[in-house]
Amino acid sequence: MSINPNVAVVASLLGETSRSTMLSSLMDGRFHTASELAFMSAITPQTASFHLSKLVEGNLINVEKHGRHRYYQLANKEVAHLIETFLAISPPPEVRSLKQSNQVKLLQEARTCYDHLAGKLGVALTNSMLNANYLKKEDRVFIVTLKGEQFFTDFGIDLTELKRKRRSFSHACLDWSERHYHLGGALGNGLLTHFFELNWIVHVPSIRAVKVTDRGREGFKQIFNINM
Amino acid sequence: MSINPNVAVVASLLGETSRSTMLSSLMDGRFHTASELAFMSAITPQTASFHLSKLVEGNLINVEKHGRHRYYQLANKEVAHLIETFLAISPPPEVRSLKQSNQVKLLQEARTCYDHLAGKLGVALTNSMLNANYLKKEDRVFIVTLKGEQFFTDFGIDLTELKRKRRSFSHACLDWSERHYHLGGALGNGLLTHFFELNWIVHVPSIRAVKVTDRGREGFKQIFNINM
DNA sequence: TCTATACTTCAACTATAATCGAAATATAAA
DNA sequence: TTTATATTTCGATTATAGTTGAAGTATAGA
Repeated sequence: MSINPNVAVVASLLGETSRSTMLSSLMDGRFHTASELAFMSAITPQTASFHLSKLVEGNLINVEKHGRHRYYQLANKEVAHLIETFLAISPPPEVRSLKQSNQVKLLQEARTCYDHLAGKLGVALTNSMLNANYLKKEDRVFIVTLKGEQFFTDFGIDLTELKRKRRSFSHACLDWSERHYHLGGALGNGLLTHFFELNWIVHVPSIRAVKVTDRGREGFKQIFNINM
Repeated sequence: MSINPNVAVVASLLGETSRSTMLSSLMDGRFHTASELAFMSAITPQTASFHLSKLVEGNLINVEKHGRHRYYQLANKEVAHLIETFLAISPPPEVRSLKQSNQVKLLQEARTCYDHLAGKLGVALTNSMLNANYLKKEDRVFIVTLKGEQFFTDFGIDLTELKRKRRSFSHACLDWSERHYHLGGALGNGLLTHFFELNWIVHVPSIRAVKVTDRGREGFKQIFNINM
């Protein structure tokens, strides 16, 4: 006689290692095919198919058919937020192989969290903008100061455009590896997109880590006073 | 080879109906004994004991021994936040009995969410304070205006005392029944406590609903312009 | 048309988690 | 000390979810 909305239904979808690994893989905000997801969670395509259909049925992910491929994506940012909440509370994974420990290091260094920047780089960037008085932290959001408005505009980011989007503008997202807040929301996404455009960062294949390019190293130093 | 902190470990604890029911019951922020929790989730004491020890081991709840009773409590507000995030995303429960549907109605009307007010009353209260310009919503937090500071002080709430507490001061908490934000954090807790002190609301036994007293009906009308 | 690839469906197997009766422990009260 | 209550531990049962091999469907390309 559960009185509450059925928490267990959704939680049991996340409570299985293969499925949670797939969802974590989708946290980079990009599309992935069924076979990619099967490989990442080390199960056969049959098993992946079984799990993916459960996740679709539970409205945690979406599918798009393109030819013989099926592209999967997180259903919405509520789901991403739910998973990130978990990451902040869950025990760290046991490290088994050298490769894995390197991947963990890469992810800790810099990664995407749904659609904005996280990891050491994400936190350093956020702190840098706080120090420079571009942002002010107010509980669970960051407020853009007057100085900040000038800065973002100069840096090539259209704030009015971002504010029009029907989503959180600048919320503080808790970082599971750094245990610090970093900038999320439309503004966080705007910055991430701009860093890709400027070629300051590139994707690391198969995991959601990003790598800082030489140009990026220079840029982050000059504009944000961050030494990589 | 999961690279991320192990989401599945925590999620699988929540992914079982008896356990999630217990955790939902603990969302009223109060202590409950093992037998109470067993009764609420309609399982035998043996089974409850089994589940509770798993939840303690997983750091989702705490125990305190007092005589032959064991008092359980949510471990921290991160756990409460996680569960509320779930409630916002999970499908609504199937209604089976008249009693249950009445309980759902009571919960929708007014309930505690961890340690602050939620449900229709919680949302109405928050909206009232927004309309009166005591609060201003900024993304995921509420900011207390100058007018608001005056109001809260006059109403008998010590803001400086609340701000000293090492917790979020006034975050916006998404309401699963109303699908609207209501006031949480230390300020939300301060208000709830004060309503109890003023005898405006009383606990409804065995569920986390609260009932508005006659005095409360008058008070909410006069001070917050809310008709119950 | 034929072949390779991406993915799903079906059926069978296996492992494991939830459940509860019975018995044990621990405390409170009489 | 005895009795009642709260809770845990143990052992056995049952149900179910995850897994994969085999076979089928759908699409792309030669």
